[in-house]
Amino acid sequence: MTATIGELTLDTIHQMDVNDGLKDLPESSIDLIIADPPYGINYRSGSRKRKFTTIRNDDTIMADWLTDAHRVLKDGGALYCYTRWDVYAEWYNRISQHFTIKNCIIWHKNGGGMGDLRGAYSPAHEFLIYAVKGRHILKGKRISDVWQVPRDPGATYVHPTQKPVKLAEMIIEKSSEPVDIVLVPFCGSGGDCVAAKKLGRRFIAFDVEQQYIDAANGRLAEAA
Amino acid sequence: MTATIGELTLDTIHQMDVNDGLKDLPESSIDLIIADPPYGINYRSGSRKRKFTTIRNDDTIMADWLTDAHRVLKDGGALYCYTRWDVYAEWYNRISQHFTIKNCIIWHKNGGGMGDLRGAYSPAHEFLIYAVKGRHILKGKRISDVWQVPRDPGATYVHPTQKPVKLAEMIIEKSSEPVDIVLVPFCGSGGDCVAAKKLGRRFIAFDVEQQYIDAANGRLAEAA
DNA sequence: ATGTCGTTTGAATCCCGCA
DNA sequence: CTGCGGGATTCAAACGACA
Repeated sequence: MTATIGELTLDTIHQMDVNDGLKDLPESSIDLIIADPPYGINYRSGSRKRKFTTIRNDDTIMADWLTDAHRVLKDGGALYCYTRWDVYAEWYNRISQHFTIKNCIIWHKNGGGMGDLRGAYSPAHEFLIYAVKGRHILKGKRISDVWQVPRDPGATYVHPTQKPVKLAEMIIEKSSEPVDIVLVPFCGSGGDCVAAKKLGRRFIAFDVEQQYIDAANGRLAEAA
Repeated sequence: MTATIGELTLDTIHQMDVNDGLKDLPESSIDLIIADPPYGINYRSGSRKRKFTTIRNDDTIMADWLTDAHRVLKDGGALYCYTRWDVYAEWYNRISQHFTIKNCIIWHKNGGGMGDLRGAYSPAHEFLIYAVKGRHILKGKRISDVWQVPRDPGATYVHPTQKPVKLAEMIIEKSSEPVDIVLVPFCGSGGDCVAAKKLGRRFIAFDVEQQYIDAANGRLAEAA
């Protein structure tokens, strides 16, 4: 027998658009949401050998899902949403329409990025907006809002904007308990699901691209 | 003989409102601007022993000065403006109306802050928006957009929101050359002026509070 | 120099009383 | 009931004193 919420099986990556997927989830059924949406900047992997195609739905800020995300999240639950300094203003405004934003966590990654080599500083961070519905208490001892976590080695990337599993582990440990249900609206490389599995949480994930779902399922199988 | 630009003497902290002060400066007369405006958050110095009064003009986002700041800055000059994650969206939008924003630098400070001790992460960073007029080239070797610099020890504070001189030194070295003129619209503790003086730049600074001007002049004299 | 322990502090936020 | 204002509070990192 497989556990489900609404119509959807748990611990599964569903090949669905977020907006459709969220419609199938009941109100207040989710403990934690970890979202790594398309940043809305038409991202193209900058590496020489164009390993990936352009990300779908990445030309405009896509934030409709936030309404349903708020609905399905339990009172006292948390939302973590990755973003970047140049689109932060948009995301900040949209998220704060539904949630209470508590922190902007800095993911301080090692190494540098490319970009304008002479007229800009080397990009070494991304943002992680931490927001809550009602009152959410963080577990364990108090930690700072700057997280130094190295990137995954480039060769191991299965997705162009892959985040380290370590980040997802930190989020899950601070903001959920075992057996809690973690919603992953944009599954991508599946790192959030891997972390949930490792830490004994259940998850429900969505992605539209079958190739990434396959890659993520591969990583989940390895983590078993 | 004292050097001046417009009606104002150089290497001096003028007891003036920024908007009035900037009116006295000619177009394209400034090489670099370092701004630490009131964030618009009604900050009350949170320490036990209320050493400082509240900050003037901190009840609203005050951004009129940006228009004149753009006018007085040379083409190819840079603006650095401190802000914080919860008002960043406002400042980002206003600055980008006049300048091209190139980076959001993270000042990663040591220690933590107070705040919501159980429901939020410990605040350990502030933002520094780096923006340009035209094409600005950073000097020296490429560095990252995360700057780890310890705070000044609290006991040495002469202003409630004092920034380390080290930060100003980094800004000045990356974005100006000797003898260049640095504009400091909100002088505060005078750290930016001290850095300019140490590095052989000239400066022109404004502040409305005579007590902070006196304190800043004290620090300048020490740095001599 | 290295280690332990006690003290201090932070661009807070919560929460209560009062208007 | 909402809005404002001031006091109380809390933790980990940094610092200083001392062994």
